[in-house]
Amino acid sequence: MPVKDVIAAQPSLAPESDNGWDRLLEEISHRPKRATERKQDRSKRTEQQILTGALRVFARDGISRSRIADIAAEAGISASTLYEYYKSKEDLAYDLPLAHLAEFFEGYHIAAATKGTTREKLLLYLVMSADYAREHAEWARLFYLEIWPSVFVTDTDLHHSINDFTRVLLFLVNEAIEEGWISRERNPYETVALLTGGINQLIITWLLYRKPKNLTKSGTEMAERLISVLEIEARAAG
Amino acid sequence: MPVKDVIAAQPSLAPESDNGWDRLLEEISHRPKRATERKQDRSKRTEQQILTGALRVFARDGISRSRIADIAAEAGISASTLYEYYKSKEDLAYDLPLAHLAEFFEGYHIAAATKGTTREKLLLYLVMSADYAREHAEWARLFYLEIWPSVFVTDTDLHHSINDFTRVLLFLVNEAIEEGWISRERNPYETVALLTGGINQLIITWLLYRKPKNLTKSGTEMAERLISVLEIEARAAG
DNA sequence: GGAATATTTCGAAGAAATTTCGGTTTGAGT
DNA sequence: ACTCAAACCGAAATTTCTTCGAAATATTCC
Repeated sequence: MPVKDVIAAQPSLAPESDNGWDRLLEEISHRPKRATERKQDRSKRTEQQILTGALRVFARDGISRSRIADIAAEAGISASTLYEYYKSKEDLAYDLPLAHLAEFFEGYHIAAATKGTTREKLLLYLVMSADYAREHAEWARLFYLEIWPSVFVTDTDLHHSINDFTRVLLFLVNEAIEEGWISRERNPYETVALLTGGINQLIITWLLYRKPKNLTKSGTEMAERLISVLEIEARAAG
Repeated sequence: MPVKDVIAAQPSLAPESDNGWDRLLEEISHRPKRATERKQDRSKRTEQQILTGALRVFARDGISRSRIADIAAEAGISASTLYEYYKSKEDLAYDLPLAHLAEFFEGYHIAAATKGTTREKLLLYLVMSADYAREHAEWARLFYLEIWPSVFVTDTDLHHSINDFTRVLLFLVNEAIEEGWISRERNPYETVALLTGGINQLIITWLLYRKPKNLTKSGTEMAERLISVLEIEARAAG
């Protein structure tokens, strides 16, 4: 497993670990987006219009109820033209989140650079996840409610990006264990599940019911609580 | 309240709080399943065969890729007959989890009766959730990966049953707050999100990757950890 | 600038799946 | 055995997805 190697490759001397961190973030914010590049400018515009329209329609109707014709209309093209860009509706749906994920990772990479400690980085990650969902609600609806849990995402580019989301957390959790403020007794994967689960559940509830009203505030609260709870746990155990 | 009293208490003589508990569990394990009752025996058998076949096909192919024809074939009937039972594929998919959910709640109701403390009840609930998913993996695949997160479950019978899942947790969390071992400082809904999220994330990961290998064991570990962490938090705060 | 070439677009036809409909079969009650 | 509603099915209609060949638009090269 690449993550373990990256993490293992650092004794007590510092620079190596930052290197691993940067390489991880670098890698995940630059996953190749599409195999085929569009040649003409008009085509690039069309591609963008498809993505925008599709996001709109998917978020409104859900993937399975959405009709290609509606998406095409929203993008101002004919349905058959859409097939020049994506080989099926499913293909389009699974490609859609990639750009946003990359954007999120990139934004996080920059923001995290100002944070010195692992704890701050972890907190930022959780808080930014919730906040990104709030800022891009249509995308989040598609991503958290339809795509993330989907069985069929395995063996796609998207699958890697979703795993990246976990990899970052795992990196930070392992570092925290190293630093001694997350319990060594606990399986790191379990800790990651706890963190991811807590934040995601909050996001999902917000997407479905717009409750809690202020997702940024609740996300921050939840994130701080999760981390502090892990700290207390480690102290109680150690 | 003393553990002995609770254990000794019979349902008919139960104190006020147990009454609320029993009524809640009673209510949620007896939500009306279908509006229309089938008249003939053969029809009841057919209905059962449709449900079994649909579960099989949905779990294998996912809802959107599943074909009515396949489900009908699996049930040994023609596609058009299926429409005598369900008005659409979606309708069928949303009806499917109901019976299992009721079964789970019923099983939990019985098992919880042997548990005296709120803490034990809560632990049991989380553990049983994970274990029920393991025992009914096809159902769980459909429920956790496709239906629960779906935007379109709102305004359906299923929606109530899903909410019930949270209501039980909320009841127990509030009781725990009353008893003083979950922090009063924290929003109960947030605590519920933390608990649900942690367990669900574990279940989802298992459904997708069969990791952790032993879901019962990991579920128990996670459940114990979640609860103990909340206890420590409350002690640290109080 | 204009012919040659490549890319992009679209309407119409083809495929695939869902859903409806009319009529036949089956079974419960008498 | 007869009656009638319930259950069932094949065929057709409908809806939506997808393919294809030709037309339109952009780019390249002389």
